[in-house]
Amino acid sequence: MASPARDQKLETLLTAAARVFAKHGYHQTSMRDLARASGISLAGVYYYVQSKEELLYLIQQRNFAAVLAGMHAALAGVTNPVERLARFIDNHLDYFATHMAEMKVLSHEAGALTGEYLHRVTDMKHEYTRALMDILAELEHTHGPAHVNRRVAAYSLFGMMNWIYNWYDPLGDVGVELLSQNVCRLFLGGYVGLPVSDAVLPQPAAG
Amino acid sequence: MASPARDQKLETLLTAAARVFAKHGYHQTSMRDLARASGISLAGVYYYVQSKEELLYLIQQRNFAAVLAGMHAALAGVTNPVERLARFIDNHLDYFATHMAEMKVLSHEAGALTGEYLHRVTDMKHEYTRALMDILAELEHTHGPAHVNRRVAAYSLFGMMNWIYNWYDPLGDVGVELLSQNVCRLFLGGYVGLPVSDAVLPQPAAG
DNA sequence: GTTGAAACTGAACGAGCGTTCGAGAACCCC
DNA sequence: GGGGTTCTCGAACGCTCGTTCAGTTTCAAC
Repeated sequence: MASPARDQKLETLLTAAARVFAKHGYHQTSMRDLARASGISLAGVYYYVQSKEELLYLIQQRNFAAVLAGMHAALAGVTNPVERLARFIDNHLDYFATHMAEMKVLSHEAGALTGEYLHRVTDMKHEYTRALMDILAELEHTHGPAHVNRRVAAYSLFGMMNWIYNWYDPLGDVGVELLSQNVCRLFLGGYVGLPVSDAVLPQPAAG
Repeated sequence: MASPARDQKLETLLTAAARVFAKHGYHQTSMRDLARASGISLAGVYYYVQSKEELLYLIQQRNFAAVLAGMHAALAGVTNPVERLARFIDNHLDYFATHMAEMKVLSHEAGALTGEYLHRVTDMKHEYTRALMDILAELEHTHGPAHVNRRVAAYSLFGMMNWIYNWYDPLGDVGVELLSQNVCRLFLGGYVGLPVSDAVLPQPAAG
């Protein structure tokens, strides 16, 4: 039921689907479009996936799980709150920049899931938000009171990071390292008034 | 062809449509849904509007025009770059918070327009982006070199501000003034390292 | 009370949608 | 090479979609 060959073909399907969803939107995309894009017949798609919504769920679930795993790896053993935040941001933006289509689908089609699918993805989002809020709390503890409401700060940071699918081109003249460094400075400078030197930022792709 | 009565009924239709679009998404919403929500028959909707896409365009165009007009009014006569930026942010968030449904449609359904409709809205966005970039340039001139790439900074700010439809509740315990002040501090602190005191921020609803 | 434009509507059209089904093709182990 | 599982697909089903159209109602002006 779950052979390696099957897994690989499902992966191909998910990648193609993410690309089309990202370009035209989930509801605008038909199963016939996905069949064409993945080289499988329309009915064949249903051998790998139970429904269109499950396809969307799998894209969101797998990529969010990867972001979460990357975050845990990047934070492991790091105790300095500033560096923890820098690694959190770096992991997020790095994954985003290397999986633009999938992450656009995750950010933009959040409201398209329903029922149990929605529930599971929402749970992951809560875990992720909680992780950031905890880092912010540590940060306040070591660097004095914040200049800004913690919740506003957290969602502002998510806004900065998740909005990039609207403008960022990974192949353009702004590299991922610069982007990550800039977002980190922007946030830290405003949140705890920290003038961030290069030294404090993590080595690129540290996790 | 354009009586006051007709104008008012169109306004009602647009308001109802924005509410439904914001809740369920543009493509997910049928013209039958809109007819039901606005109390007009399905065919009657087409007396006021040529197509579903024109309906979306009118919502986006009218509200973006209002944001632009508010911005010009808020900036008129203000020369201090810090205050200009503060007023820019305040105008944006104030309008967003008081027109959540319309602004969610503007932010989230940007990719649903095509052809000439898309072109016109895109032009307005360019004008708006240009206005922010100009303020940032002034800011660098008066407050020294920026800590962050200007383009990254501009889109990060838009990200912070436009993401709020994903989490912000205008009726919750975070008021618009606090939100606006917080975003302003967050951005200015990181962009030019300015510890923003309350005094420098504009009076609420100054424009 | 008649007229004509404006406002509105029930019913239908053709097209495309997500999904299903039965049957055939390909593959592997004996 | 026979048998069973895995994989693939053309064709169709029922449904909903955006839009149209011929017609009716509303109503102010004469």
